[in-house]
Amino acid sequence: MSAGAATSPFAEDQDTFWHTTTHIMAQAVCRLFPNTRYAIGPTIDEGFYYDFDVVRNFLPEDMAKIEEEMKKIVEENHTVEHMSWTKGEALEFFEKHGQAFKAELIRDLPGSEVSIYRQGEFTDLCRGPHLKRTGLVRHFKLLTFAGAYWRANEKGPRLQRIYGISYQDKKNLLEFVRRREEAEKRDHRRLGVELDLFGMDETLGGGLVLYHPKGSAMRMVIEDFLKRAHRKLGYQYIFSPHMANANLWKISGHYENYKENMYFTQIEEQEFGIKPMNCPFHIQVYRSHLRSYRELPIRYFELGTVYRFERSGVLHGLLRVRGFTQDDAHIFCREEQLTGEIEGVLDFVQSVLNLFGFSYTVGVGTRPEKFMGDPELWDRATAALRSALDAKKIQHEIHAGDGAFYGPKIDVALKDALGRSWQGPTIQVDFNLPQRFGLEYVSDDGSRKTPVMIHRAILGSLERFIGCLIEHYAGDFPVWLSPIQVRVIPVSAEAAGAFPAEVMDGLRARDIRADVDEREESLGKRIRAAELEKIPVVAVIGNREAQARSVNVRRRGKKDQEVLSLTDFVEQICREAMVPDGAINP
RNA sequence: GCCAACGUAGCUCAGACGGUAGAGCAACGCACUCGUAAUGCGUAGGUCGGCGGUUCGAUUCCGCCCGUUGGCUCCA
Repeated sequence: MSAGAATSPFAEDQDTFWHTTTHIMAQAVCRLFPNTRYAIGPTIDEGFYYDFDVVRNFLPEDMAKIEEEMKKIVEENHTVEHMSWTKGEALEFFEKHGQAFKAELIRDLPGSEVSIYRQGEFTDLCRGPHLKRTGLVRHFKLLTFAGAYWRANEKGPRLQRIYGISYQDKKNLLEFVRRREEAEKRDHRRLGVELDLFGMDETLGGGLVLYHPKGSAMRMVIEDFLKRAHRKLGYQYIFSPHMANANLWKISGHYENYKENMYFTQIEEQEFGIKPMNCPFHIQVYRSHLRSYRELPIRYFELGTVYRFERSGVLHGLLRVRGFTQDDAHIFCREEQLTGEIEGVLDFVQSVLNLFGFSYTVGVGTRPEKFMGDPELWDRATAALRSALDAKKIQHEIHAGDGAFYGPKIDVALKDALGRSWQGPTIQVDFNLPQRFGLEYVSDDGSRKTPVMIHRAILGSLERFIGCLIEHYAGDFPVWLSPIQVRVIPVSAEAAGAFPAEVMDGLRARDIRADVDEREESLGKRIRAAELEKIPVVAVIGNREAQARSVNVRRRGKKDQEVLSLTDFVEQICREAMVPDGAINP
């Protein structure tokens, strides 16, 4: 909502513009579909939507009809009138017109009066502000329609939502459309196929990822980077199995609180659950012997592959899958170490995201409806998270009820090409699982105490992170991440002789991912193929280079070339291929 | 899971009132031996997502299922 809303019922900022456009859309829908009940029509980050209950489902061709009707309403140039009605008046009006949703909203509003806007025959309950006339809306476009639920309740009435966008200038609308098209080209699902990084196979089932060799190469680079960074920061690497007896999940509370997201199987009359999280395993490692306060904090790290049942409709490329690998760690510490540990994790998260150049937003998820443990412990855990964020001066929102069932969390959201947010890094404070598992350490006075646990992931899931990474770089990965770092192309087999193979072997000996394209195709065609594969460095070798033991280096997207001696070239590439983890300070 | 749309060759897409399907790119083969984003010619490749139903006959019509896409709900 704009800041001007409180002072004037009319304004002209972007938000107001969208808001009036959505009213025009609702008016058009009401004209075309008699007895439409309109629900809510807010503005969003980019554009607006309105939810309707209409006799029949919208069809794709309805979109154009609604746009046509909207154009008429704009041409009719209705004055937008602002009124203040008593709740009684408003209720009577909307009930008389069969607008049950509006009546329900009015009943739930505080105060005795409600704000009403009217344009022509269309009257809506609305806080405003609005444009003064419908004629001020010029360039708009309806984007998509989709199902929605009244008041986000999936058991409640199903509504139909139409999304749209509008601008004062046609230029801006065209720019918006162009940006969306650009974003589609960066879509990781599209690039995943084009660059042969990964695949999903219908035969395997939805939400299960197959990494092809090139995607695997990237993943290994990231895994190696993570392992090194964690070692540097005092984490110990561990491994745990993919499933465990249901008893483990009963102790951890997953059986009670997370069962609907888990896969179970029966073996020799014993029930087993495939792991949706790694924490109970790490806890069992902690429990393997008695701990002293001197040992704490203990930090266990694992690239743990977990499986969670996700409803079929929510799966989305790599960004939402059913099997994924977390860069997961659990820190066991004394309560007084908690804030310091959280701050350390925050530093870790920030340095990694900065390394990749991601922008992100931070939220704190508080106690959900389905939770376990003592609310007082929840408050202490939440306070610890917030004070660490404050100490680091990290701006954050509160996401009420978004915590895990065992504790509150800091969630860091990354954005995909279309601006949608995806949760990546997460830091969760947990007083509950240590209690449930009876974890202890011997404190300096000899007494037994319960440690506190931090669950945390730096990237979140490798699948999701790689998906975001593909979109972030639009497939133009820096040399250190590129699946193929150097492609060697002989101008012709005879002219170059054995030298291209020597160059490739030299690079491979230095751990550079290099290959050679010695197909009997034109040079132009092979250069083009390398460009389409988004290979960052192409080394062309003809007889000039072969004789001088040099390479002609062409960089991705650049036409001009550079001739380097083989040794200089290898040194240069090795420098660029180094994983830039210097940023991770111990 | 819900609402809607979609599923034709590895990829991008044509196509037919219901009579078992094509194009470009990729792949493969032959010729060309080539200096920085597509050399030419040729070959092969499809249970038209799966299963049922209607029909003399279904890839086309109907139903169910699977998968995908955009949202909703839910979440890394």
